Amino acid sequence: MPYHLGFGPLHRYGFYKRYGFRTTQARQVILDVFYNCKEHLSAEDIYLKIHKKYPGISLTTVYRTLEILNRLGIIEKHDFGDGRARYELAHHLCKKGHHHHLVCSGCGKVIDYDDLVDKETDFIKTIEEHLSKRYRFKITGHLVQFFGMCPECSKKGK
Amino acid sequence: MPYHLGFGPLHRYGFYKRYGFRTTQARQVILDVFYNCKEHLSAEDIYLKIHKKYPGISLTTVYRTLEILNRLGIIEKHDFGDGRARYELAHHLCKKGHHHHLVCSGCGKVIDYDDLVDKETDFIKTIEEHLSKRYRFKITGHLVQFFGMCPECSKKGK
DNA sequence: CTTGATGCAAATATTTTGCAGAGTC
DNA sequence: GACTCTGCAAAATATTTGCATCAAG
Repeated sequence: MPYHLGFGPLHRYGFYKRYGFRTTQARQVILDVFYNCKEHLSAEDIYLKIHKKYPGISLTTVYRTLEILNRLGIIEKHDFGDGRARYELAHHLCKKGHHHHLVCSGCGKVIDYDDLVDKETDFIKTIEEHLSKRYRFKITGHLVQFFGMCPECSKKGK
Repeated sequence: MPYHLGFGPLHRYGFYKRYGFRTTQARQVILDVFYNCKEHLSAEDIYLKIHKKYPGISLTTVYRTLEILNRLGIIEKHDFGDGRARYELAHHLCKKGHHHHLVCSGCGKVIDYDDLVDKETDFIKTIEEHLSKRYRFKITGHLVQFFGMCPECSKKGK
């Protein structure tokens, strides 16, 4: 089977067509950023990352694409309290696997921790089951963040 | 002991002076709102709530007061994903006690749940201890939210 | 009377939208 | 060729700031 028809990175764009969106260059490039980056990116981060190579892609398009990817569950939108939304590949697509966030209030640094995954998974499952029964919610997601001061910021007494 | 000198609601304003802020009418009124309200209020909500009775208090002052109260740990700032910050009395001052949030993605409704408190507290404590050791963070807080669709929105297929 | 608090207007910052032209299928 | 996607400019929204004035201590 020719390489370009095989399974691999190329297939990631299939999401767009499958849900009735057209597969444009901008949308491919933006999705690639997520597959090639482990950080939590804001809309502007993404715009700046691709702007040198693709000056034709505007910030507006970045926002519109992020909206689509978020609604399709391909990326997750986070708020770390710095006034701008940040995005990363959804955990089911992400090599990093399921993790939560530890945010430094001093410098804004975010650590993806996946320690005690079993305990976390168990906790989430138990609570989700309980809440969905008790309040008859169809639970679609959760957010667990811890925040505090990283060693560097603690020293500086920020 | 005369009532007005006894322990009670009057003492809540002591926070301001104790931390070097002046106790102004605006600051008293805004803090009262939190003691008299169980909802999660945005800056504008608060402004509108007090505006009829105190038309002299501006939205700017509301923002500035919220900043102070938040930094003193008297109120907690939350983001429920609707683009504006929302505030409520900190859990140690709040009759409602420690609770987390269940947010409906359809209509934005927020349920304060305090079911399974013991399990939650235990979970938080374990993770906090682990993270503070492993990453040498001084943990100051956490955020646990579940989101999904409430029964009404599920029906409407929003 | 000194210093901090406030209102107003204007600035910022992020995200959204209208519309005409370009690109995908 | 139909209909979607895009860039640009402008709007919308939330929050912050400069500054002259006012008020608490």
